[in-house]
Amino acid sequence: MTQETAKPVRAPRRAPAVSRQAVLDAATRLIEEQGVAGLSMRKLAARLGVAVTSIYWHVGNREALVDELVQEMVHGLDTLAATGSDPVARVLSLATGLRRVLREHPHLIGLVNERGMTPAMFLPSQRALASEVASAGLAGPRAADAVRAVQYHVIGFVLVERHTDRSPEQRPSAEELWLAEPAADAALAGALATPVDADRLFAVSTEALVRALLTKQ
Amino acid sequence: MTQETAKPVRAPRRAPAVSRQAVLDAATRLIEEQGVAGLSMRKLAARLGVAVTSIYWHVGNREALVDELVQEMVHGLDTLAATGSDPVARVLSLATGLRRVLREHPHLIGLVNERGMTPAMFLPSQRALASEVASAGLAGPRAADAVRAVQYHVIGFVLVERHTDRSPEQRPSAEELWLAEPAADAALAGALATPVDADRLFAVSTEALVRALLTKQ
DNA sequence: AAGCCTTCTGTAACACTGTTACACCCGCGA
DNA sequence: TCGCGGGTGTAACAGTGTTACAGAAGGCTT
Repeated sequence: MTQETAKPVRAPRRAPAVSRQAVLDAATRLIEEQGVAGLSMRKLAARLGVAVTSIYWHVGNREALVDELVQEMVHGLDTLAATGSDPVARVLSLATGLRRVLREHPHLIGLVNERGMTPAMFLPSQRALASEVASAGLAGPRAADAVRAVQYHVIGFVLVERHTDRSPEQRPSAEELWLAEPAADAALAGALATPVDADRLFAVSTEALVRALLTKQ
Repeated sequence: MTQETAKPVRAPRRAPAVSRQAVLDAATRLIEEQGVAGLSMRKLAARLGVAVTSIYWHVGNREALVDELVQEMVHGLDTLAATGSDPVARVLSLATGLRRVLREHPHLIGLVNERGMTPAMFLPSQRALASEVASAGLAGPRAADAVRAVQYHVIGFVLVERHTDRSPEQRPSAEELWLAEPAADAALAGALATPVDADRLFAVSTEALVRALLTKQ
């Protein structure tokens, strides 16, 4: 299929018009510009000034192409490390680090999840999380729950905010709806009529979750 | 466009081959069977024994069709009510109710989020959540944070588990990877090598989050 | 030198998608 | 009887992923 199956490393006969990496890079750019739906093999070929079949020769097919991009992103999560003094702070640092990396690839994060690669993606950080959770005094199933709860919370949060961010105009925005009807607690209604501050909400909710998980019992 | 614009209610000249509702129902069935990607206008027309243009006449276009389905689901969330005695239990009942309804429409939940309709979808339950949070003693921005944190947590959890469930074979499953390398805490590693019990994980993480949010300070 | 083999690219097609311009039927009101 | 308008059908357009097939061009063996 691809040129990786060549057993003896031999100099290329002719200067290739495109390389596998060039295709991946162009695909990444295309996705960043137009979203995943905007990634078409023909557009990719046109942008590289090459016929469609060349793309197929280099990366197999569209599915494999996207898989490759996903893999690249997953490997970007390998370097996460905890910082801070107490376990809660260290787990929080991991969580915010995860969110930061995930938000750098807003288009790919959904793909990772759709491909069921969430566990694989989280494995490196899962080790780090497990280590911190263990040093916080948790063990066995309870510790595993804590690790997974943090993982689900972080990626779930990013999945939600990914689309909440970029919704240009909500049909009836939650803000309007809260202001339209009088509620019992005016202060609460006013607060809920405010646009979501994702950074703060993530900090608040994650800290609450982590603190509760680590100090439970 | 559609037949809804007929001002005087007049008996149909001829018995229509399909109705708008029949199209919506068939689309729902098609999506449940083959996923959102399996919903094509031609398949829909063929299943109804009708030409493609009839579908367009009744529902406009594919986007509008899906929007309609999403709206139907959103309205399914109107009837959620809290049960239980203390605020924590009542909020948890809302959260589990939300998750239950969302899981009944696994294919649509992603669409709702992609369309940026998550706020609108959650508005009814948001009122209920706000009421419970207020009666727990929280007010103003802090209460709003609690409400939104629960929302993000629930929908994020469902978004994650939606695809974690049905991944047939993970490339390297997290289970294998944990068993392959020896870890510091054998019990933790063993627990993490176990498949995720989503129901239990949801209960544990949500209770931890809610309890922390409601008793903060 | 001749031929082959591998790598890489291009042409052209297939089946599929959403969408629409257009013609047609047919029952009701005038 | 005529027209109108709701509802349907035919056929096309452009776009998609994918592939069978035909080349080109350099290194290898004979």
